[in-house]
Amino acid sequence: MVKKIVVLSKEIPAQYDASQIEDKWYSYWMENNYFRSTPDHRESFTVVIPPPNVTGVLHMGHMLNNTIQDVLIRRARMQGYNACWVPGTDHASIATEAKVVHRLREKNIKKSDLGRDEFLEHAWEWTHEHGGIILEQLKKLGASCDWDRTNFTMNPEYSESVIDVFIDLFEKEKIYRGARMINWDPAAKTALSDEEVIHKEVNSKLYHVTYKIVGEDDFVTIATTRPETILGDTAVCIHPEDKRYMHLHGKKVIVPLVNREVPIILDDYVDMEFGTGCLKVTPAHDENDYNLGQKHQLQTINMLNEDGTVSEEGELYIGMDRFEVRKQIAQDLDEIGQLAKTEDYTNKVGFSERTDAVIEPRLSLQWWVSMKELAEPALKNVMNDTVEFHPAKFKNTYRHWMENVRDWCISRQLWWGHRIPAYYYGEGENDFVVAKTEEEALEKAQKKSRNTELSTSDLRQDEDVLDTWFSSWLWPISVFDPQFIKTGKANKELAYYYPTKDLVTAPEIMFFWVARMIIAGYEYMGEKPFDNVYYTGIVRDQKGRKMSKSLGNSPDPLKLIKKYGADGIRMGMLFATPAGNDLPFDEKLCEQGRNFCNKIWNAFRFLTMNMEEGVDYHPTTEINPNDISDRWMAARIQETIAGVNEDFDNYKLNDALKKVYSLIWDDFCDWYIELAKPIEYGQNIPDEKLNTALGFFEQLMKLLHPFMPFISEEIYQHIQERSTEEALLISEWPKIDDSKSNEEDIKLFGLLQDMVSSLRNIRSEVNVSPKEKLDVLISTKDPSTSEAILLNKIVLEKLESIKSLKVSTDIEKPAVYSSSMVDGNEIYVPLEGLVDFGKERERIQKEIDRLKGFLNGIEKKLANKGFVDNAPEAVVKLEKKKQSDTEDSLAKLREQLKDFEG
RNA sequence: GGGCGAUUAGCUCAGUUGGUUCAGAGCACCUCGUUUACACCGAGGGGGUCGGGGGUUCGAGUCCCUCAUCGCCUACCA
Repeated sequence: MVKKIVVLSKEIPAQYDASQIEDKWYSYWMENNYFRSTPDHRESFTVVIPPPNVTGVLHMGHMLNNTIQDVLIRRARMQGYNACWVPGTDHASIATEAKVVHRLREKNIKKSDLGRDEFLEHAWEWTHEHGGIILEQLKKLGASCDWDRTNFTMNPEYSESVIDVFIDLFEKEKIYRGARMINWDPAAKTALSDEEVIHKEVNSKLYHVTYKIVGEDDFVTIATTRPETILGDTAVCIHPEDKRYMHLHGKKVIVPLVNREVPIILDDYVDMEFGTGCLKVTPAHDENDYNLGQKHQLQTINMLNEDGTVSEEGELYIGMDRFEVRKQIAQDLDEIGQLAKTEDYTNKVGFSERTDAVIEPRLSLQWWVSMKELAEPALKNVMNDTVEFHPAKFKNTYRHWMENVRDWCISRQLWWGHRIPAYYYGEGENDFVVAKTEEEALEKAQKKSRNTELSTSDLRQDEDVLDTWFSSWLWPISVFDPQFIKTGKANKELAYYYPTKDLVTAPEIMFFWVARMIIAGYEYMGEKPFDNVYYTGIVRDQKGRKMSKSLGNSPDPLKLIKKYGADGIRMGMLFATPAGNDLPFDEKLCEQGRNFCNKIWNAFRFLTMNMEEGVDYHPTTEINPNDISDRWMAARIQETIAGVNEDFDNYKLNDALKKVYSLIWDDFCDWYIELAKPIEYGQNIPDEKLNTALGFFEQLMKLLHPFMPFISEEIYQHIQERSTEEALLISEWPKIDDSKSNEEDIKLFGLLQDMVSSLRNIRSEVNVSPKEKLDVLISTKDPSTSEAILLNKIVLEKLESIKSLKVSTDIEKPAVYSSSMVDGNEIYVPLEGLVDFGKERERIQKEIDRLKGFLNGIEKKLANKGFVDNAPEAVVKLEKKKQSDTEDSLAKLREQLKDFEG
């Protein structure tokens, strides 16, 4: 146990030193195991972290995302839930492998020089070296994860569950192996899923190429954006009803340069309106062409190598890069007179999400998950809000995708990842088995091939690994029970923590991850993986660009923390981002957060400065029933608790924070503390009042804690002596106490506040120094208001420097005065020699004009038969009251105006 | 090409089923200010015909249509 260093003294520094205090409390929380969760009798509240790349470093997106998770989990913990936040990292197949390859290249080692095992050794080395740095960084942010549960998608147990799922789905015939057109990344030399391809609009050219008709002196013109694929052409296609080309039916054309004779085929797939209405067909390098090829039984020429250079099959330009060939072939076509024209053209081109290489559609044998059936429950249960999306607008995007879901390509031609548990024993398309171990595989292979002679040396395991998301879709299950897929029986942990409560993630990975977790949840648990999904926005710089490493426009989070404190940054980020909205990041936000820390700190410091030696102070919820400011503050706190709870229910964290911010800064600091100050200089706040103030402060710190955990804990620990185990982090979230709610007091205090503001306004307009004492006369609209003001006149006297105060319904106006109207009550301040009649007239006239306009609107409404007949009675009644109130005020103002005309 | 969403003060955003002073908040801005915490502060103040146009209604920031601009998703127009 850590000894808490908490000393109440007048030596507290005026500036709050965040970094020292934050480290202190984080260690304290850790050493007391306050983040640890184990199943017990309480209701669980589980959050699983979206696992960052194991070798990644913290960026602003993580900061935002994890702050939100921490806010949710901290509040839940205080509410008495068994809060469990599971941290961990993702092996991020492509990204990590790319980094390792890059690192090896720096040492002049090529991946291909190393064997698989040796390469993996390097990858693991890298992982152990850099792995988890990001998690350490999260601690600086205050993340209250149960670190004992730190997981990794390539841990042995976790990996086993991934393989188990593969085998299970294969056996259910939900996974199949097949040749299909896939997205090929020539930089990473691997297949990608559709989601890993980003379509971008690019300026390119549309080349019009002529193909000679065999045996005739005629030709057809074909438009293409990828002339290099001419090398792979095996047909030309026209619409069967295209009148322009009727004469070509059944003929052949010669592919330019390679001089191959290919047929002209007919298919209504062709759009007669586009280009020349004539299409070249390259079955190996375009999905549609592939379909045409299948349909018309065309030859397939695979004219590209893995790295995007032209293959032997291409015949020409062998070994040249596809983009070089594009330029060259255009030139060569031109030379032989077969390039009719070139025009500028914008089209969308697919880029690899990871390497940014231009994707080539390529025919290849890959592993697939058939998605249609699996997706059904996942679609239904989001649409019916069993899984709630915040904000709900993302349901639309989700539905659109899920309704058009396509099969998921899960094999990657990489080494870093979960190796596909398929074993080949022959050359035939179906000469393979899927099994967890080699022994099992052998057994299955012998059976399937009916060849008992087969030995393990005849088996070759598939070289490919699985898509990273094929492992992370199990995250909410496998972090608790990696055996579950195999046993089908949930252990105590999984049974207790699943389904999790909230998932906090970016909309960008809605399909990569969120949708697939929901799919896996229903497929394996028969239940949703989480109740709510909170979508964060993207953190952008001031030019609106996404913050990214490559642009170098992202501030270093750790430096920010050092400069503004984790609390400051948390507050700054949360303040500006409702769920689903992007965060236009600006250091100003952090400044605001830091300033808020300082404000809180100084408010607290001020209270301690009022403490006397030898007196025991205890925060109390007792209030002085005769003290309007006590009653008001207590009521405002109640109001805020209710509001904050509601905001949390609606996942409006920024609104909740704003309410707490305003309660602390505006209500508590600007009004409550100001009123608590004794009138006479040199005196301290009375002990009882101080205890009440401390009691309020404690409540405020509880409300603040989820958002700004460090400073709130620091003050909580200072506010009174605490036992070693006592911590704000595990204290009870404020409960609503109806006996303290009081709308009347809030209204009355509001009136007094408005009066104080009015007096200050008068001072400011007339230029009277705050030091100068004023005579104040208040003509109230009714006796009960007079009574209430007189009873609580201390508020006015303390906050405004007042010489004398008269309050009554029947006030004799002074000869010369400045005035103000507050809720139908008139305030007069006699200011002999100071009042500028012209200005005063102007002011009153302006107010009269405003009210006249207002009244005019009301009268119009009330004169409208349609309104009086149709509007609800209450609305009409209110309108009438507004009318009479406004008329009263106007009468008073007109009278005042007369006073200044004389 | 199709779909979804947005457009409110200089900036970031609230604004619940149309109806209380509904045109708001924070930041920024302007003026004044060192009064028992805090200038990382206090007091006061200015600022928007709610993207344009039309419509429904007694009444529209709120509902409908249309146009414009922006964003996101999606698609087999070479």
